[in-house]
Amino acid sequence: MPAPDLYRVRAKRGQPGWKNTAVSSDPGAPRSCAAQDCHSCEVRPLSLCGALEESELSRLDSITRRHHTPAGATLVREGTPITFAYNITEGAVRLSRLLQDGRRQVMGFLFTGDFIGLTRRNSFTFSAEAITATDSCSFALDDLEKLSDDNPHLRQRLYEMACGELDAAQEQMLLLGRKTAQERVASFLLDVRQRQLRHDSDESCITLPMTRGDIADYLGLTLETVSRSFSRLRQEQIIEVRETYRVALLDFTRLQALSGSS
Amino acid sequence: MPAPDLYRVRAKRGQPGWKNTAVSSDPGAPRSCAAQDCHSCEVRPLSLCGALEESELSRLDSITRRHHTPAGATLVREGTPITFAYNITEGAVRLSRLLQDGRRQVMGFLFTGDFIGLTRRNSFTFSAEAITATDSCSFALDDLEKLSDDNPHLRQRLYEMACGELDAAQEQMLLLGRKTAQERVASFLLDVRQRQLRHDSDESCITLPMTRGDIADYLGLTLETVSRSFSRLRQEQIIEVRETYRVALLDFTRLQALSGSS
DNA sequence: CGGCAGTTTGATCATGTTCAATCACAGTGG
DNA sequence: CCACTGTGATTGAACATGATCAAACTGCCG
Repeated sequence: MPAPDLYRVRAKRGQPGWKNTAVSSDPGAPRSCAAQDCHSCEVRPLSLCGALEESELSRLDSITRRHHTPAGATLVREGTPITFAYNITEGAVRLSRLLQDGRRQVMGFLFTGDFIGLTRRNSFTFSAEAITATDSCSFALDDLEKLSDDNPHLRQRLYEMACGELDAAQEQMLLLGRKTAQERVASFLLDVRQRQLRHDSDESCITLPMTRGDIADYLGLTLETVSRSFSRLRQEQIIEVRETYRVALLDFTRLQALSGSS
Repeated sequence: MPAPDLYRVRAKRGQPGWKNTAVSSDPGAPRSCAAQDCHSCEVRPLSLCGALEESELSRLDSITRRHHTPAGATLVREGTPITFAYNITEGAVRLSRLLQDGRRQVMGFLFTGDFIGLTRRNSFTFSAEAITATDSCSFALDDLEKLSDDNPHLRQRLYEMACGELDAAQEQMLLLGRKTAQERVASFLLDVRQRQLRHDSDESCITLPMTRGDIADYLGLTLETVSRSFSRLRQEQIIEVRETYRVALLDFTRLQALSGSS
């Protein structure tokens, strides 16, 4: 049984065609800067702040480093030891994992507020790459550990985040194991909408900063199949592809029916 | 686009062919008994005890109820409100989820020490059914919440369990999204071995209490494809099927190569 | 022995992959 | 201004993996 030639990644794009963000000059490692020095990115790690008293926030600030990662650059690389956790404060990130022969599984997409570091492993099992220009906060795991030893609410918050991720992962297992291509794409669109409703106002129009190939590797399909599914949904007036990266959900009810979810 | 007729569950077995346990008379709801009354099942919820001081163990005992569930019976039913968490102390349990048309995804198999209840949802998204006769402990979520408010180590333990589950779920997403049938089966056998090494002594012989159909629904395949994969592995002298539910891993190296994992 | 539940094996079929050509759009330079 | 290029998206045709349909087999229990 030789390893099959399926799903081979055909083109590694450093810079996806996402143009309405200021394009950075060097897509290298994330630029880091001490919290007190960084005037361009002052957003706090929202998903952790909620768990802390006002008096503890300064302590969180003191262990926080802020980063800016240009589109296409890598935040963390698969296989490297985990010393920091990350919190995305702005932008879109792709978590992906490679098989030796190049097959890729995208484990998820992160947006504002999402967290990297909920794991028991001591090396990253996935790479995290910026899809758009991304701002993030990082914390040394040791520091975060000490802080959450003193703050039950922070530990509680981390626990809740892990459980939430677990719920999402199980939803994805159902999708990958038992849904058809059409159902996967419909579920994906509804899921993205659900997540963007939290932050954005626009009811029916969603933003897809990732490429069709990224979506395919997330849904366990090929980019051709994803494209064909989009086309079918377009033909049936269920969605409208305004720009490649902007999709309007016209017929919400039928989309839900197509998604196969209860 | 009518829902396709793929993957339809053909036979719902109440009682899988697992005979070397005492067969219970009534495969109904789990029989529960207060901790102090139950002489037949005195095992403690191992995965939680480790996090508690000796002095707190009695408090854990006081909120613990013990259950015995005969093979084929249901511990928790998909869609019911979550009021209890469960810890398996003996036996094997299948977590599964249904799509409206009967397609089934098995989310995982639980053995001694495994835990149910790491979720943020307030209804179960899956059913838990006993594959073999099963002993379990349950705790009211309120009680567990109170107990872990006072015990940082318990909350830490719950967090670690959630992160561990998350790592496993991501591994499964890679399997379901990008591995071939042969790779899925090989990965599954290696995974079961890994888990059974913790408790059992036998190095190379693993126990598969679940049916081929269960395995298929766990791996996103059909039972026929699973059976064919087993047959191929047998022909190539990589495994030996001693009984249907007992498999020896003869050529560990080649099995690992076939699993596609790095 | 027959019946039942689960497994194995074979033949045919379909979904989604692979290979390949074309399209769309933006950036670049003559 | 317009060819030229590059990246990603779309569409078509042929193909393959795994699903479906069907039959035979195994072990167990009454």
